[in-house]
Amino acid sequence: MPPDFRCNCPFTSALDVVGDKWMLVIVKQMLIEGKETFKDFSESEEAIATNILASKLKLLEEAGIIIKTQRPDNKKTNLYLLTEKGLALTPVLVELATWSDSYLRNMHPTIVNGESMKLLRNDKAAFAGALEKQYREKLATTKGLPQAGGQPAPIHRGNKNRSR
Amino acid sequence: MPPDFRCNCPFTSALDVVGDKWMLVIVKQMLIEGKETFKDFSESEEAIATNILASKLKLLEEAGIIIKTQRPDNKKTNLYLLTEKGLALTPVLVELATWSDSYLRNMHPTIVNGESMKLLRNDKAAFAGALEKQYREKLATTKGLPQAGGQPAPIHRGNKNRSR
DNA sequence: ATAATAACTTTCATATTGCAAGTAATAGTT
DNA sequence: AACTATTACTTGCAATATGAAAGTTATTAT
Repeated sequence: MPPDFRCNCPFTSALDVVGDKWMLVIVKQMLIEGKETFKDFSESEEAIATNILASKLKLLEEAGIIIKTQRPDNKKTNLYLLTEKGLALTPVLVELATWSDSYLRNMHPTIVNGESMKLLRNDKAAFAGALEKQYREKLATTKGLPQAGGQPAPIHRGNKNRSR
Repeated sequence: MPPDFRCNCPFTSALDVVGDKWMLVIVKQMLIEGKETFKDFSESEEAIATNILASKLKLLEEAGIIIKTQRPDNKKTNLYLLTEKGLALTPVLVELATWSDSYLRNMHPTIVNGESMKLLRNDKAAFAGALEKQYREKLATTKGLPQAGGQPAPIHRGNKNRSR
């Protein structure tokens, strides 16, 4: 069932959909770590319980953030893929990581600090754009999908928000 | 007590701190709606229960996102104010609102759609910058505070991430 | 035919959220 | 000074969500 919204605030409404402990973590695993099957998610570092995973995947699908599909030659393994709506969460994730990088290291010194963090620091928009591009390419090579996507990307009328 | 982190992922770690139903809503109320007292928060549209509010304010303070203080002439009313660490969540909020604006209206048609949404669509970075500036000005005129702030703003080495 | 695997579901324990009411310490009013 | 209102909580308890562990079903691999 769809979430019930606390009010008409756009900030709060986004959190009504993805503002919990797991929703954005799963989106991250798909976008950044290339995970796409139930098993992939359940074996992740974050160690989500399988019952929670099942319920969150259902919510993500109901929210139109992911779609559940299969490869034509395999009836056993389900594939979960981001829709445009899901991909559009990339900038949120990028800002969260940026915040962690700048403000969480003192309370959590072992946060990863590799090469990709440098790219992130240097140009957030480019980083987000690269992630989205990479995911779209993956989608393009994932055969036999009912031409994934759901709602198409919106047309932005603004002039300063272009990705590149 | 500090949150325990699920792993070393910067995305997940941010969610370990602010990834729940209320933390970012409270930050939003402070930043956007100018709320600063326990009463302000408890009377908000989102209708947070007072026991939850008390626990979340404590967590936000422990995380260094807000500070609890008072006006020198009033011992009754506590003031909760954003630190630099808290203010640095502005871009996350802005991206969440942008996502709502683009992708949530079909399932939640009454999301507010006023003049400020146009500003947001037109230039997200400017919108975020304006919010931060406005809040800093408010801080400057809030008398008798133990020179709020906590951790100072970090120095960014990147060249594409400047706010203006 | 048998074993292994993927994707769940079920059960039960624990933790979090939420409602409603209650309390303590100011601050304002008469 | 006494009374009232206000602010900031806390407490008790019910409802919901999360989590660990084991079990089930349908494929796929051997």
